[in-house]
Amino acid sequence: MYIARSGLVENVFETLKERGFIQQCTNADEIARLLSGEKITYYVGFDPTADSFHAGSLVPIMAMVHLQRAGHTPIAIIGGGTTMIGDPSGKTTMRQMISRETIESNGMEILSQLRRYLNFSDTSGIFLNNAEWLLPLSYIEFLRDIGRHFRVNEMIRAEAYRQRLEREEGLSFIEFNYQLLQAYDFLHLFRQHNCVLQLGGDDQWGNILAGVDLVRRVEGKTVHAVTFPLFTTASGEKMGKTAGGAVWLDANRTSPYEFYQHWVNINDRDVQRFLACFTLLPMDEVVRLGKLKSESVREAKEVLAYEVTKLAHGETEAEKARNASRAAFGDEGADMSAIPTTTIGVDRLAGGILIVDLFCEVGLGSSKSAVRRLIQQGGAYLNGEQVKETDTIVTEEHLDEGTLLLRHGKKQFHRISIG
RNA sequence: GGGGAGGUACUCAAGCGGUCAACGAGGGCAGACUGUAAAUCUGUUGGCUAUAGCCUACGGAGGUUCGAAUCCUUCCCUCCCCA
Repeated sequence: MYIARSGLVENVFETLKERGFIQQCTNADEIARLLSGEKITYYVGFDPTADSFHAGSLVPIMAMVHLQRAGHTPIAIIGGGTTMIGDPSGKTTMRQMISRETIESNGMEILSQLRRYLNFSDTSGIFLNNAEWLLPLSYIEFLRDIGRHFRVNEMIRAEAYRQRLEREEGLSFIEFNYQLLQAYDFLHLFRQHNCVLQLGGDDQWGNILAGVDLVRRVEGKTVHAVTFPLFTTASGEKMGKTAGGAVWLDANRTSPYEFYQHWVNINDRDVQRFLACFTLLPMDEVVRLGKLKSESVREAKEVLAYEVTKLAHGETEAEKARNASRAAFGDEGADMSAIPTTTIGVDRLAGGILIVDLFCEVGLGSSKSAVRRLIQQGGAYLNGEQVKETDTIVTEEHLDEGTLLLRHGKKQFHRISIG
């Protein structure tokens, strides 16, 4: 069912290319040769700006998975040092500074999520925090040893900085230094772990190349860079900002059911691309599913959602999410238990609960006004029945086999069970 | 250091003494159409109670006024030009 391990696959680089992981890279032929030869060490940096990854982080993670399966050694570094600076690439405004403690605790959470995808035991994978070597740096020494290799003319010509320089917010010196630090990371990892390849999002191209240049200047050696395409969807751009919009890998933030729903609901045009990138299904299966048209596209989306959820949350959770989704969207009698559920006391129900309050309480509405609006627009449902009046009171008479099913619009379900 | 321009809701962006909870666009949400898709059309988009109303909001703090996002003072922040 899964792609064959290294050996059967002619070349991981081909695999990555075929699955749409490669946006830009330094000399492709050399990288292909490098990856098909002896085992190498590669690295990807992650920002510990939150205590969980979100869906977008799966691109680099899956790329790392493919490389590790091919026998190469991953280094995942969290930018404990660099995050204290804040990368301006692709950002329109300066990022908020984050405290060291937060960065560290975020880092731990992120590592535990990474472990679900990658093996960090023994020597098969390495997890590092660049705070370890960045924080002790001496400013003067750093300027003399590293800073002198950077030409400001070159830097400000880079797209990443130019945008900010043209915008009103400008660019602070601390942000301008970010690139030097990331480049230094690469140099450090090359020296300590013989790391010869850095991968990252395409917005990191400039930063990664800075590292490649630095290694060449200082060590006289050639190392490589690969960037991933930035998976942009209609809402992708502002994903980081809106609280409700992000899809997290942390089950407490985004339940497996909601996670599954996110993947089932993607755009038709994204199906094949996503299957290739976010699942480990063999490519011929990916292509087959990608060819499905009209209604049967849903089948492909189900497979996608199931596979991605399985990787993130395990097989059991994935199955529960799939069952719950089928149950919620048609298939009568299937298991609804994975649908987000809130338990309330019998006595509360006996007293009657205003439907508006109930929706708010379970998170199906941000405020009472919002729920009233929803009801007025005909988007609120109780046990499949449209709620017509904003002052409807829910009592035990509404119980259907001991539970209540609330619905917001077409897709958001929430179950109430009595405890 | 000198001079100039600005800081408005999720974002961009109008408003420049009352009719402003604040035009418009994007985004979000809902409805119709569908395939839990896209596109399109419609409605909606501060909170609380409600046919009315009340409260909180236009960088922060004061002030003028019957009344301010709009005027004054001051503080903070940003950008541009000159040095």
